[in-house]
Amino acid sequence: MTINLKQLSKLLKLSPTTVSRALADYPDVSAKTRARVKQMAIQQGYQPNPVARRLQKGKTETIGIVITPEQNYFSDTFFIDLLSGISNQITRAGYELILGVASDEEHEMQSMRRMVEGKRVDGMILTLIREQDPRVGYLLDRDFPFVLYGRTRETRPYAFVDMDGKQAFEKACTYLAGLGHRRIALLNGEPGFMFPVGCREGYESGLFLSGLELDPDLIREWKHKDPSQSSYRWTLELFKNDNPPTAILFQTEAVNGIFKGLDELNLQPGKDVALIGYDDLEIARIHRPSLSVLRPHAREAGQRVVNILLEVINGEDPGKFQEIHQVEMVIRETSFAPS
Amino acid sequence: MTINLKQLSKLLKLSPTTVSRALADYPDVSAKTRARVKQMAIQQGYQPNPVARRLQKGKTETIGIVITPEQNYFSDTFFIDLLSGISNQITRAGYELILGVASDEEHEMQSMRRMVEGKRVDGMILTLIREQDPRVGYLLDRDFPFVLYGRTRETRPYAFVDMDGKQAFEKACTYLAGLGHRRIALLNGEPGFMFPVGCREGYESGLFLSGLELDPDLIREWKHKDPSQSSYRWTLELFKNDNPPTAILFQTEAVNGIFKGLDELNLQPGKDVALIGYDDLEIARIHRPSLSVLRPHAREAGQRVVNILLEVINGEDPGKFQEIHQVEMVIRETSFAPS
DNA sequence: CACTTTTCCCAAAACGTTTTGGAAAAAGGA
DNA sequence: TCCTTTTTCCAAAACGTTTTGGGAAAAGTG
Repeated sequence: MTINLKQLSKLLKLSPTTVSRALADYPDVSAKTRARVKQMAIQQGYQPNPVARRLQKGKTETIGIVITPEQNYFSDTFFIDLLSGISNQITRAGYELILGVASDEEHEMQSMRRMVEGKRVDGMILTLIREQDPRVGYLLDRDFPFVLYGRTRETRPYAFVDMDGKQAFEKACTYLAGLGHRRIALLNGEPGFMFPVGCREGYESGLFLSGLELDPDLIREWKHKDPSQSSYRWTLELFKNDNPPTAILFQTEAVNGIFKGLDELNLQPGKDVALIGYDDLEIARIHRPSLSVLRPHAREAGQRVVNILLEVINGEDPGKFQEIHQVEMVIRETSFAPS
Repeated sequence: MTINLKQLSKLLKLSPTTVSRALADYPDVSAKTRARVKQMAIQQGYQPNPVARRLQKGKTETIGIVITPEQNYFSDTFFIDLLSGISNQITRAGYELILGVASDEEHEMQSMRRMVEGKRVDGMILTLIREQDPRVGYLLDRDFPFVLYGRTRETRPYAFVDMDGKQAFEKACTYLAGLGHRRIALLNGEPGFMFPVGCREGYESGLFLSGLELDPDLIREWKHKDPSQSSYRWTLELFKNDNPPTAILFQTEAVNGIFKGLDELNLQPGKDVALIGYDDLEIARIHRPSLSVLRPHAREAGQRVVNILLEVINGEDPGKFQEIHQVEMVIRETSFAPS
């Protein structure tokens, strides 16, 4: 049913060489035959066999990504938006996205090694980056193309696209302080991962810029495996304070636990406690009062990640590509001025 | 760095043929040389180039899946569990999973056609099946291997793995009736998709088995694009009834809207209204009172889908593979006996 | 020993492209 | 006209495997 190059060239009474070159717009085939070839190719529905092309070109035209279920990042639109941007751009380039799903950290590495050492991909995309991330060292060691969505602690240059968590949390913090909040808490993501580091920096810097003291009692960290439970417990904890917070900054993933905790304490979000979450998940829009959020543009970031990766695969210097994207602040109902 | 077959065979002073056959355990190579070859292969870290093998074998060793963001199925553990089972089994078979992300129905078809007609995959996995699903007709027409996670209206035989939504909802319904509920509502998924059809059948059959009348006023349908909003509105609607329900069956995706609606009506889940959701999402375990649910075993289903697809790719008759998996009922706090 | 069978190995072809390195034909220049 | 340049095409090689179809050596058989 599907025709191949040899058959097509026979049909055209031309050599496979010429047909191939005509389709690839080489200048050494006359405009007339090029047109004839292209027309016939369309008419016959010819598409070059990607496997054969890959073998000849020595490229897999494939990009790999490994996700983990613990990656509660999956929770809502955020990750699927990122993935959507990635997939889109990959398709546009004629590439393929292959997906690995790993149950834990070890398995994650294993899945990546299979892709890399098995010559199954030309480049890797990494997400949910840890402060010390063995994947990065591994890929740098063998000079294999990759791009991070996020950052890590690594002195050698590498390509990344990251959200400016620091600026986002700074912005949110100064905003709340500007409204009159003096006791602002941070319910941060799990230590070990890189993203919470920036969040904390932004939080501290926001306090400083607003002339507020840092109170370690107002900083807590929830766990990835169990965002809701741990954030629930920490919320209760926060309000045992003699001088409890009037506002909380956090990652929206943890919102269910916070709501539950506040409910139990008979505190109303947006009335007794101001809230700003990072990530504009569906729940943020749905909930009443609606949740003010920091909104990363995940789709755009995904597209950039791919474009950069393609350049790195093409031999460009990864160190040239280090992008930090701004995060939008969306003010809704949970960020109020205290009376 | 990575060695290929020719180099390996040179190292061993054997022909590439023999090395290839030794590694593939052909009987026409002596045990001694086979051992020698395998040892050297391991020592040198030899892995056959998958692209070359695919070309020769005429197989892509690749399976495709296309997801859509509207697929709120993504919401939580459910879809990632399914994907995890799929990915696992695919890796075990030495295959690859390629992922497409499509923004709408048209784009979804386009993404699939690219995979199929572009000879990029050996088989497709389909999820989120519609009652009339053009993808199924398309694949059947060109005799391309595929397996559905779900079912559709199609007379020609095809392979599928489906959850027994009917039995699940019947079970939940009779359970609630057994507790003494007489007014049981169904907040069902969007029409057009196949899954809600089974849910409704099970609901009706459950009512019948319990000797309850079917009241069309107690059936409502929420929208995929916006599960929370629409279910919120329908919840309010349901209780405008002169004779309001004391229990609701629904897909857990819609739970946020329901909670919100009940809250607004000053009705307590698990006290004034019994709830059983389909899908054991995180929120179901976290929420107080915890949500009784119907729990599909998505991971196992994903594994079965792949195993079946591999058989179909291998030429087995798809009609032989039609599996309906049982769904577990997990009783927690929201299913109570009315006073 | 002569013949047959079994064991063990390999050269060559094939998978479907793209690229390399010409070569024939046409056009241009004197 | 003859030589050079440009245009247009193509045969062959290459990518790295697996499979096909033997064939030589070793082992068995009488």
